[in-house]
Amino acid sequence: MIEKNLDTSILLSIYETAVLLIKKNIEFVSERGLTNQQWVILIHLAKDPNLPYFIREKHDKPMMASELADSLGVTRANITNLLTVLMEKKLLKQFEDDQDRRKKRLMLTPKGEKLIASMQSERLSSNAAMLKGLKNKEKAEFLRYLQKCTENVQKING
Amino acid sequence: MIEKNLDTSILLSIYETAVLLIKKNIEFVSERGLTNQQWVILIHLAKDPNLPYFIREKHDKPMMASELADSLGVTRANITNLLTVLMEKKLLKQFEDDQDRRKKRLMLTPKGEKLIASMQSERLSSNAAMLKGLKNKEKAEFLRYLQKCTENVQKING
DNA sequence: TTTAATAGTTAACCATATTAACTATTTTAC
DNA sequence: GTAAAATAGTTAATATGGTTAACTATTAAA
Repeated sequence: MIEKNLDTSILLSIYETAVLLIKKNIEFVSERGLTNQQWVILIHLAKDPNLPYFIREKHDKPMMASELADSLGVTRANITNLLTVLMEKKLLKQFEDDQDRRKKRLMLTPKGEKLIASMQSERLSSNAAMLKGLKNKEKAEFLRYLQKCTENVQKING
Repeated sequence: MIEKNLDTSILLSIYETAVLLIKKNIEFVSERGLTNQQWVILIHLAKDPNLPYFIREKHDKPMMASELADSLGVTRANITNLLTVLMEKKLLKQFEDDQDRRKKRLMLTPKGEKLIASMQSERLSSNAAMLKGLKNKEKAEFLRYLQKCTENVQKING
């Protein structure tokens, strides 16, 4: 007999909420011909300051594939495939780093910039709707709790 | 230029946290020869009262495949495949509903019960570690915020 | 200056889930 | 009461999304 436990309820709830959010986002981005992962890459290249990866560490130079792999939690090989598709769509381009010739830097094309910009207002209103009923102070706490949890998990994983 | 926005930061943080939690859980359950989805089915059949599905609605009768599909957010066909594997592993069994012969009810075998019971103490301590540093009152708020968010998303999706 | 690490790519493959068509049964609507 | 629709589950084919392992090229470390 499994007992009621607050920690467990929270973690299962994070899991369920994320499943729903991803489903909702797939609907949103597929209307623009994107997969969820493609879209996540594009908002990284658009330097969305709300991404946990950018909240944790400031980032000056254009991103590399390996940094995307790190932020998305997938392999570099997978990123290569995703980037290939996005370059075929002319949404981003790669250029070589002049300091280190192993590295390739990524940036949005004007077409990519426009696409992301055109999605932004619907994205914002949709996001607001998902957090409707929470006060600003509560939202700030919510974010802090999530960040604490992420930090704990990362600490455990080493 | 994408601006800082609290709603967006929260939703991206939920997404990232869930990715990390799932990775952590895959490690945990794969040591017992389970996939993440197989394990989620097993805790449903073990009637884990921390599952959002059970928090929302009381459940008396043994579960059906279609209810699992609903709770997990996947198709019934997918559940059929997952159940086949779990029955091959002798972790659960199916029996026909005597009221409605379309339905099949699911329950853990003694082996399935034992497996889940044997995982419970490590699961609890791992969950506690992931929420370390939050007070009980904060955890209660955290859960409420997540539930509010889930409710909003479900309302939007219809 | 050899060795190890980093960055990226490619090809083969695997896991997971979906769609569509099907059977069986029960419910709804006329 | 019966025809039509809905529900539950299964199957086969397929799509998707990702991984692993082997490779090249380049740079950093010993």
